[in-house]
Amino acid sequence: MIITWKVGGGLKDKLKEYEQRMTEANFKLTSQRRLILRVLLENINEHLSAEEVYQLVRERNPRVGLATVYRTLELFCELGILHELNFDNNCRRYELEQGDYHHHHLICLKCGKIIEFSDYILKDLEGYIDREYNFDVVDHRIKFYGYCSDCRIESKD
Amino acid sequence: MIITWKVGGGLKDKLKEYEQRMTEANFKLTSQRRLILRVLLENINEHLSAEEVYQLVRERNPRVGLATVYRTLELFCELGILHELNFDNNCRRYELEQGDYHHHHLICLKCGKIIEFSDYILKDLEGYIDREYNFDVVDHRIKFYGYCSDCRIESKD
DNA sequence: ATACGTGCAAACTATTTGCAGCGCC
DNA sequence: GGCGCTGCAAATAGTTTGCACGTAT
Repeated sequence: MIITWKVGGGLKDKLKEYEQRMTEANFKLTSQRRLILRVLLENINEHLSAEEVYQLVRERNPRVGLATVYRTLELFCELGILHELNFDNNCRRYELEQGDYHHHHLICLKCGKIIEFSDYILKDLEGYIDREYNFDVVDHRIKFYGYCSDCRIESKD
Repeated sequence: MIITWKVGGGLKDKLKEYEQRMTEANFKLTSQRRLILRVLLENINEHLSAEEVYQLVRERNPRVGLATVYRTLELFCELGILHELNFDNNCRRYELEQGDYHHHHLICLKCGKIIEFSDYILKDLEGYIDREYNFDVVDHRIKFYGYCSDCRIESKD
């Protein structure tokens, strides 16, 4: 499998934007961090784990260490560039912050497929929680479990 | 701290109900499983981790092994007695199935407090997902992140 | 030049597994 | 009495950390 260094037009802008956020926060722009960011951008529709990011990074530069990947992912989370996802597996997955693109996940109990689901309906609910629980909601995550279109017809075991 | 073996009236019934579910599924009702179930019932409002269950179990019977706790929690999940929760920590937490009592969690970003939040509003959303994504929702989990009543006034750092 | 960042290996934490013996049905 | 269950210890998986060296600013 050959992977080029090409990044589509929109991605290049995003790359710059994220890199700017890093320098503004006084973090150094090392080749490792750029590479990890690039891998995340090129797989923006995936929900990669640390190990998966590591593998993709190593295809480009085998000298990068796993610890660096972990440290960088943690840094990106602190900068708000990345979001940590806790599906029910044993590992954390990550997805890039994508501005206004709010979405949640539909998780198939049979094949494990994860489908993104955009919503705006939940804003009402947040107002209700504020009034009822005096809880200031700043973010939410929803996971729906069930059977996707491929699996719902077959037996659910 | 003294912990008695007393279980409130309603809890005794629940204990029986859960134990019945185990025997019906042809699993043996060992003293370890009863004890773990009892601990879960007595802490029904907590979201205990495996390690916490283990500690509570050992106060009653120090001979129970950690592996047994893990195996039993897994068994209870399979039987539908328990639900596994993935908060953003590094460990899984568990809560007893409580029939119709559907609820989700409000997670305070400052103090980590977890508040339960019951909802019926989301049923509408499930119908929408079925129609729009052809996805058969059988369960859902929502997590709202924000600041609880104690923390929202203070600075959010 | 000098903090900050990195690679490596070792440590750590949560969880799982293999196996000999114990105990519920 | 047999097979499932248990305790122990060792194995595993994911992640974190200490340290000497490297490098972006």
